Amino acid sequence: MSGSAPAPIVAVDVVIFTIDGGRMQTLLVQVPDGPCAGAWAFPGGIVGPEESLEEAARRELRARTGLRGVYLEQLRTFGDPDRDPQARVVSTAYVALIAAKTNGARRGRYADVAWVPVDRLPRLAYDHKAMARAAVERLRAKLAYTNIVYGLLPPTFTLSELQRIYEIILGRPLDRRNIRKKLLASGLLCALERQRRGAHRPAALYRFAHRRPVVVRML
Amino acid sequence: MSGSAPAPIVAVDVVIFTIDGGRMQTLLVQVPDGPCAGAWAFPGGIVGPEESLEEAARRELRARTGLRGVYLEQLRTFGDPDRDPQARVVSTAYVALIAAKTNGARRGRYADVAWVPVDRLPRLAYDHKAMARAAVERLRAKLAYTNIVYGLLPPTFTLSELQRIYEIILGRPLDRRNIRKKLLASGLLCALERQRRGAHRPAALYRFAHRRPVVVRML
DNA sequence: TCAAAAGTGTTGGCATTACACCCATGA
DNA sequence: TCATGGGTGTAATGCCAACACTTTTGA
Repeated sequence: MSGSAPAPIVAVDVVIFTIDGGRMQTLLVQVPDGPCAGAWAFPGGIVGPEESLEEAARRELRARTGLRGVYLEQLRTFGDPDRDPQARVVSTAYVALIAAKTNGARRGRYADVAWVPVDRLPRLAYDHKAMARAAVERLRAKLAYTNIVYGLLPPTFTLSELQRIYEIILGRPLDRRNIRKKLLASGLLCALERQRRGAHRPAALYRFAHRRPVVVRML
Repeated sequence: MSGSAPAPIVAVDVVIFTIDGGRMQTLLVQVPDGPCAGAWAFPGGIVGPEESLEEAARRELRARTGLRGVYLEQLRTFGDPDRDPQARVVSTAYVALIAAKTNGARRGRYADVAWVPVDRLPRLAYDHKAMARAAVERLRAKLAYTNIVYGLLPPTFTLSELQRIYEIILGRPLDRRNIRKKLLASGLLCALERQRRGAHRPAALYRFAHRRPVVVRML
């Protein structure tokens, strides 16, 4: 059992997505030490002895954003022996979705923290480039057959805002009338009394009937 | 970093599916020792210091079945602190698909090894019940939008055999004409010259154009 | 000749797409 | 009043599901 080779370190990394400024953004941190010091990476940390993987991911998420009760799902586990030059680290990646403006990126133990558009990612440490690809793919795919967009939206929103989020993530325009029909027919939305007043005609506000993941054909 | 708590053990488990006797079957082993000794579980093992997770899963698969070059994909990682009563074990589960009759279940370090229909699973050790559920769900879902059935079929097969596999896994009958149209139109199959002669009218034999995972709408 | 599986096309319904005009508001 | 985004219905198309009879073989 306990041979001479050191036991692998078990860690989690969290790819946190938000939509802001018309773009998909992720939270990156600067690796504080080791051979990769200064490089950008997704925030992560070692899993505590009494903690589940998801708990560790939520802890890290909370440390970076101050948020709890956020949508979080396991992506996959990266465990190649040489993925971290410093030690054998097996890391389970999670994807988290948060609404724009709810976040104030917190440095904590990191030198710096930044929201970066996913189409402008810098060179990333470890195998985090592959992690980023996998996370974006997963998000795109799951938008089509689940209601997880709710994670990216504030409690109330207009149909146009919802449509815009789909368009940003999928990278293509959607027909307003068609998507409204589908969304309203899905039964997942509740119309509110209130309206959002902006520079132009006010828009009806909606909320999600439940903020829990459901598999439903959305697109 | 290295506190007093022992580092978690990093392991893999493999859920091996095959279709035989008109049923989905999985390979189970009897846990050799520890508090769960005698209970059934999916075969698994500790990840070696120089091994990737997938390599460890392939090694285990080969040790149990003698097979290599098999379809294998990561399912997810199970890491609850109390999932194994004996030690903290973080285990990444894999799903493997093999063709019937290509396997001779090998005991190795286990007391016993058996192919068991997935709808007749005994009580399983650890959190392997959840693992089984997740594996079956994944397989069902992925059949619809990828060509991974090839993993369950021998090199050549008839369209009826292919249809039968879909029916067994999905648990519902499929229309012969409709599925033939889709399969032949998909361009994934090559018709062979040979025919399979059985008790009745001979059937045309086919093979897959490539035995690599491709995302294609199949159902 | 009979039983059992292989093989083959057409049709109707449903879902998806494409598309254009009027409305309400703030500036 | 004008610019901007909000709100709405219909028609054409393509996709999918339902459906029955003939063929070939071994027994």
